[in-house]
This record gives sequence, C-alpha cells and structure tokens, in this order.
Amino acid sequence: MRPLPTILHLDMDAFFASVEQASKPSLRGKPVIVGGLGGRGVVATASYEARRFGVHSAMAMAHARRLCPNAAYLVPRFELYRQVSETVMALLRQLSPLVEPLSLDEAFVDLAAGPYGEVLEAAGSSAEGEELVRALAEDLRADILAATGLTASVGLAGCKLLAKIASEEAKPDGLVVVEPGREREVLGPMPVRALPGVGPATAETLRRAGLSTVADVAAVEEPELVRLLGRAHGGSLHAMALGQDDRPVVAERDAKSVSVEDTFEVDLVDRDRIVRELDRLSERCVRRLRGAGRSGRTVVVKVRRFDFSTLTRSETLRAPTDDLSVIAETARRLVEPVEITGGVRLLGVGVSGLADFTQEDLFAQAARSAEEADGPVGEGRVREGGEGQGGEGQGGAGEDDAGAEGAEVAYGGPAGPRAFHPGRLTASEEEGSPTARRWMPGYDVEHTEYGPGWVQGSGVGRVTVRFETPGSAPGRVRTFLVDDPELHPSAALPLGAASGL
DNA sequence: TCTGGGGTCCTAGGACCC
DNA sequence: TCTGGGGTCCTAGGACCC
Repeated sequence: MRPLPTILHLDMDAFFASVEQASKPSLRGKPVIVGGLGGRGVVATASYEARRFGVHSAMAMAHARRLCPNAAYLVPRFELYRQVSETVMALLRQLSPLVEPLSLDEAFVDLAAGPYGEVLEAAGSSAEGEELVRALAEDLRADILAATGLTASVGLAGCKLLAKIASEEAKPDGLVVVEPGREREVLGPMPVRALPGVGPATAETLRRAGLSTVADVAAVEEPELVRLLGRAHGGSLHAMALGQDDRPVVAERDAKSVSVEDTFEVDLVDRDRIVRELDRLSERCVRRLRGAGRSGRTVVVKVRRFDFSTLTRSETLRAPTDDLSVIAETARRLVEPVEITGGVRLLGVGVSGLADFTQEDLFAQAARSAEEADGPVGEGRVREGGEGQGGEGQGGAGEDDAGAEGAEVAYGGPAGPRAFHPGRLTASEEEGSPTARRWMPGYDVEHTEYGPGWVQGSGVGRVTVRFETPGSAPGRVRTFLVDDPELHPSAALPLGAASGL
C-alpha cells in the first residue's frame, strides 16, 4: 500500500448535461435532460437541477417528462463531448503519463508515476506530502473549470477502489481524500451497492444472506462469498470489502469488440425489413471496425424481441476480417433461424476477437502461406460439413440464395468494399423526415442575419432557434420556417477558455 | 412508466486434444 | 474395458458499468 493517496479518480459532474449548459447560457441553473427523445428513449444524463425532480440516468424518457415537464430535452452531441473529454484528458496527462480513461467523463491517474512522483516519494506519508497531493487535485479542478467551464469531482486514495468511491462522495464539484490505512473505516458503513461490480442481482443475493453493508461482507470468510457469488466475483468482493486492491493504473487498453445496435420506434415484424436493417448495422459496424484499423474473427448478432427477451448468436470465422460482405452475410445467416413472431424491437451486429492486422495484411499472409505450404490453411480447424462456412462456395447454396443476391445489390460487389453510402440515414434517423432531422433539439445552427444559435424545438413546419453562444449572455428566441434559406446547421462552438468565457 | 447504446468480464457446457 | 483429468476453444447468456 502506498504511503500517500496518489491514485486519483476524476469524474465530471453530470457531464453531458453540464456541457450543454456550458454551451447554452440560457440553460444554466435550469433542469436539462440529455438522452434519446423518441418514444423508447432513456435519460443519458440529467443536470442536478433535473435530479431534484427525481430524474436520473437510464430512466425512460417518458417518465422523465412526467416528472419534469419544464426541463430542456436535448439529444446527445457526442462529437462535442469527445472534444471536451480530450481537453480534460490532456490536462490529466500533464499530471502523469499513467492515465486510464474509463469513459468520456471518467479516468484514473497515477500521480506517483508523473513529474511530481519524486517529490511525493521524498515527502513520504508526511502531512506536507498529503497537502501537496491535495493541492495538485485542486489545481486540476481549477484548470478543468478554466479550460471547459465545467466542474469535476476528484477522489484521492492509495488504491483505485477507494479513489473511485471518494470521487463519488465528493460529488458535485468536490474533492475527497482517503488517507491510506483508513480504507476499512471508510468502507465499513457503506451499503454493498457502493462497491463497483455490485449491482441489483449481487446486492439481492447478499441481502438474502443477511449482508447489507460492506462491514457485513468483510466479516464473512472468502469461501462463503465464493459459494454465494462464484469464484471470480466472490473473491474480488472479499478483497474489496477488506479494502485490498492492488490493481495498477493502466494507460493503454485495446478494445476487444466493436458493436452497433438500434432500437426501433416500432417493432419490426417483416423478415425483409429485418434483413435490410441488419445490413445497415453491418455497414456501420464495419465502418467503425475499419476506422479503428482492426479486424475480427467472431461475428455476433443480437435480437431483442417485443417482450424484451434478448438473445445473441455468434459465429467464429477461420481468420479475422473487416470485409463488409463477409460480416453482413454471416449476420444474415445467424438471424435466419431466429424466431421473430411477435416482433423485434432491437437488432445489433458486433465483431469480437479483434486482431490488429487489416484485410490487406491478411491477403498478403494468405498468399505467403499458400506459396510455402501449397495446401489448405489451418486445415485442422475447418468445421465439418462445410455448411455455410465458405459463403458462396458449394454449401448452403439453396438456403442462402436470396441472401447472397441481396448482398450483391447492396454492396456493389467486391470492387468497392469501402463505398458504403457514407451519407445514408440510419434506421432511427429514417423515422423523421430529412428536414426534421436537420433541426434536432440542441443542435447548433447559424442564421445569416441573426448569427449562431441552437435549435430549441421544431414541428409543424417551424423551427425555433435561441440565439446565444457559450460566451454570450442568454439569448432570445426566434421562429422560422423549417426550409428558411437563411438558416443552416453548423458545427458546435468550443467551450471555456477558447470561447472567452 | 416499460426499459438506449457501447462496452467489459465471468460462467457453464460441449467439443476436442493430450 | 473402464476410467481420468486438464487445457483450450467455441457458443450463449448474464451481470455490471458509464
């Protein structure tokens, strides 16, 4: 255990909602709710003003509207959130090269591995050492506020577990330090749900065993917890309850899977429509896969039925691929036998078993091994029966006819594997008309006469715009026809220092 | 009041190999 | 003839996190 609390956990306060408030002056101090605005949307983030009405993350949007009808309801703008996140992560990297992002708004930092590491080591467990760590964290919070206009909460402790719990305690806009040695004292009175990894199911299992606080769990022998929760979970819970956590901060972690999914406004009942949506999802998945320069061996499809029952089907290919036709046809083959009576509310396509090499490398590799071995590659691992494995080969020709044909039409053959309709609308985007789509609530626009603003709402041929920018005073609202030639969508404006805030 | 989208890790059973 | 145990891969599902 470290003598000083040099593991830092940073968590931005109500991140998406706070970014929206920072970029839209009229929303500051008001309830703001960011999430899916369709009939099946859920809340991604609610501002603290909205939380007072009982609105919270993952709540159905319809429920939130009933609890807080006067909030501003906005669609997430991930591009902007990513930009802001990068600004914040850059500030963290000034403290240490060991920065482990957990999401756009959260990260661990190992201060001992950074430029202040030596000074901290020299200070030992002294009071000055702790003051120094505290000062670093307060400076960081001030820097983040200056650069982005956003508040962040910070936890400092001798291990990740306590640093994360401390930042949660610090919310909003605070700093909490857990001195090494005080772990069990701090954890003991907390409900088991405070421990990361303990969700509703685990909490219920523990409750039935009469364990409700961390101290209760700490009093139980490890074998008993393993019996209750399984080997891995029981073991880690035992360690956590005792405040034992020696997991290092790890800077780079490669993604292990890539997936995309869509929930439809209305359940799909038609096979052909399902196949078309699946093709679109395959395109999006491949675009992301290639964007990351990866390829994968296992194709996974996900189907959520009308009654919310969810199933996955997967197939592992002989070699990694990023080829759209291979992935799309595998996905089609996988959903084919799935029972869809009653309707499908969600479809997903994913790829796992990721490799770093790209298709080009693979071709080169295959050509090489063909020359060297002059025989089938990986013979021993080819599945028996040859059913469907090779695609258009001999197997499954009868069953897969329609699929293979459709694939030809949709992807224009092997000549242009990267030409998958970049501007095309996704399934959910198709729900509204293209004009409606341009005026999504929260999106930035520019009017040739009135300047920059954002869409407050639209409907019945009109769009309402509030003219203000991150650095301006709260602005006023004007209404236009949706096809007003003076009004254009525009890029998000930067926050904080860059905007002169 | 019905429940998003993107991930991670774990478990369990069967196949297959040694 | 019966009986073995361990390791790895694959598939499916589930819990959990933000």
